[in-house]
Amino acid sequence: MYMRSPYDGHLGHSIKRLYQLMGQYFNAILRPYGVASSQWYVLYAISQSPQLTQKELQAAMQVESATLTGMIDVLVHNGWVERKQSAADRRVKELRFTPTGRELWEKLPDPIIAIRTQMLSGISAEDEEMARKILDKAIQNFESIT
Amino acid sequence: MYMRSPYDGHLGHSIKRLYQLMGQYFNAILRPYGVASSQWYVLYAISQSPQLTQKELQAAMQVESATLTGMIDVLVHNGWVERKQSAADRRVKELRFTPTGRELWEKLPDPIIAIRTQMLSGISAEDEEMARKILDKAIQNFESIT
DNA sequence: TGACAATAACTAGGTACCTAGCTATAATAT
DNA sequence: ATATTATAGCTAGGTACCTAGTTATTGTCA
Repeated sequence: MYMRSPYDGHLGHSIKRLYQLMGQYFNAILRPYGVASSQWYVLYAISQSPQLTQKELQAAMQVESATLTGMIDVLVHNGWVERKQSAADRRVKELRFTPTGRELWEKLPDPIIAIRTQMLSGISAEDEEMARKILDKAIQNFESIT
Repeated sequence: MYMRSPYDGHLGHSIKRLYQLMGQYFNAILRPYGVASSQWYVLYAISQSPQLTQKELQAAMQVESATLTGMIDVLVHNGWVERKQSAADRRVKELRFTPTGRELWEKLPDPIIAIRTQMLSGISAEDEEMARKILDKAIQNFESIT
């Protein structure tokens, strides 16, 4: 009864599956804190850069502005992040922790370390590097279309 | 102004980015036909296996049953697919093309071929195989948790 | 300076996934 | 024969993305 997926045995199939599993693992780690994976990214970015603008965040996360709007809405609604109009350019919104948000951030585990430990076990640094180079070539093949 | 993502330089970062780009390319190919990427998978699976059940589809696509329910709802609503209770086991639903659905399917391009051509240009079959093996090891590392 | 282009963020609507918990049916095990 | 367990699919609600088009502001240049 097993049916082959059309991607089976192709690189794209493995990419898709691994992406899916990474996301699930990432979320499982953060679930006890009520934080979702992309929310973690945003909090991380804010922790790295005070007065972060949505434009900067968009460049860092490589998503569309519309995607960020909704994500940040949730963080604001949860009382973790403050969205403030920039004084210098009134189109721009700056993002900052609220006190609650900073407190939360300081309690959170680093899911990146956990995920790497889990997924790279039995894979050498050389193998990781090799795979990464091949994937980055594929990424370039797409990005060069624009 | 460039900010490093915490994933930068790690395999997970490349996986995520490539997954994103693959999906966008896949959808761009099918957009003229009004078909989305996962809808294409379902149509493909039906074309391969008459009287396909949702359970079988779930195994092939490796998603939760709840995910399929909604996807198939759309296909049924578009008039491409028929969902019929199985005579043998009344819990089971079987999926089939409607005449319109079959007609559509026969007109669709194969996005898998297109996507492979685009993303694998300049990557040898050996490199693809190597990368795939490493990723599949990572996939196993996650799947073995269960 | 006043029209026009560029930019930052937003709304609307859609896809593709998830978890948690439900219903209906079938299989099994006393 | 009945009680339990397992299975197939569903609902509800949430995250993480997208495209297309809008609004408000800023920058440019004729």
